[in-house]
Amino acid sequence: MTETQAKILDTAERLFGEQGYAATSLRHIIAEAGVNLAAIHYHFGSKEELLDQLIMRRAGPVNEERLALLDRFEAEAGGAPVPVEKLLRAFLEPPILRLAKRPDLAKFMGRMYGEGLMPVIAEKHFHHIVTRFLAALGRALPRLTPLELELRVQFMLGAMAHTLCFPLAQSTISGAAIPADGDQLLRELIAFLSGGLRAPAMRQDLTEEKSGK
Amino acid sequence: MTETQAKILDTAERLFGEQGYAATSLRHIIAEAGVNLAAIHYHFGSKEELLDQLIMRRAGPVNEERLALLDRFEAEAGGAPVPVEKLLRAFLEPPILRLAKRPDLAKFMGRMYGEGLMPVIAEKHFHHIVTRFLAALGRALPRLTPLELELRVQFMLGAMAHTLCFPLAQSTISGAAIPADGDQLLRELIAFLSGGLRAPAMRQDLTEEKSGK
DNA sequence: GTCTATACTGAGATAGAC
DNA sequence: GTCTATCTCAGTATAGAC
Repeated sequence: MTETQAKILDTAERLFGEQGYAATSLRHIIAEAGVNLAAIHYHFGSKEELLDQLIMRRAGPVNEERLALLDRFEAEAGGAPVPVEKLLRAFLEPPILRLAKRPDLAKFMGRMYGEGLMPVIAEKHFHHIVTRFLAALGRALPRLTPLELELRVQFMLGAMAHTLCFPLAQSTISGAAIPADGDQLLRELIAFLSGGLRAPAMRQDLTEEKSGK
Repeated sequence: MTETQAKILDTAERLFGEQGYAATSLRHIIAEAGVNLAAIHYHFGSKEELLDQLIMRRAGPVNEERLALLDRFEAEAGGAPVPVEKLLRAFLEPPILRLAKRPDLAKFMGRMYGEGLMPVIAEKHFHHIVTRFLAALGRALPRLTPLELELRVQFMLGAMAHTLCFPLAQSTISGAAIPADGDQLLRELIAFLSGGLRAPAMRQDLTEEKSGK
């Protein structure tokens, strides 16, 4: 990697975090990085591919650690299903502990989420991880139908994405600051999600006890 | 409201849903609506304020119905806390049943969420609703500390936002279509969220049963 | 192989005529 | 109220210098 590439990546990551992706022009990046406009397109092809490179160098180690934890827990279980709490920990601990120590990266992620770039990022960089955990969760929760499992994993991903990108930086409800304590957040998230994933299916109709409508 | 304003709003809502907010130029809107470019800025001020008007005319009735349901449940409870499931239903039923019947609006919301416009939209149009439900949930879940409650409501909002805007339109994991059955989705979401909200707090350290790190 | 200078297309916004 | 013409700035593409 040339010095020009490194300067572009570092400057872009900082400016995207500070101002957002859409609000940061390539001209602003090259001005602060001290490089030429066309250098971005020469090295990265486009603004979007530049973002991809940024995500990859941060998400890669996270996903490797997730799979390593999952491998370890599956080895320890020796063929039996890995408990839900351990699966959640393998999935959540690597990103949460990293982001708790790097508020700037949490803000960067929050910006990307807030600008709606997470879905496409997730598809590119996290889909294979989710697929692997979905299978493990299916073994841990055999009483759920495939549809119920898929829905609940969707709920889980929504809660996680929202949490990883936002509350670490700021609360969006009461305005009171949520302490950026990674360990506590991890415990709370695992408690909530395991409660939700294990909840009995509510297969009866809701309208039974209604007073009419 | 003039005919010009109505044509702009209807065309913009359709095009934003079909192509996304950022990808839809004002020039495209005025071409399909048969009005002049400057008319948008005259009537709405900017592209962003045009979006605000679109959100307001859809979110207004939803929020009114949420508060009406909450009022009814609180009256039925007669001073006692409203059960979590009923609070979740009051919060979730109005948007879910509407979006299940209007896939085009679900796609519009999904686009807005996917482009990261939901946080700013939520702050403007939904904050007072969340505050009211947060208080009611606090009464229903007295064993949670204020911080635990706030965190869990954040998890809930993440799961809900992700769900309302996405699975109604398409699955993002396995590729298998998730049936756009509003009643079933509502039941599953309430089951998951009530399980999560009621889950016992996990206040001990996670590392106890680790095999070392 | 790297990088610079410059031009191209299309976006949102605005001033002023009607 | 509405429209024409124009402004500024964005991302992108290319030609050519080192």
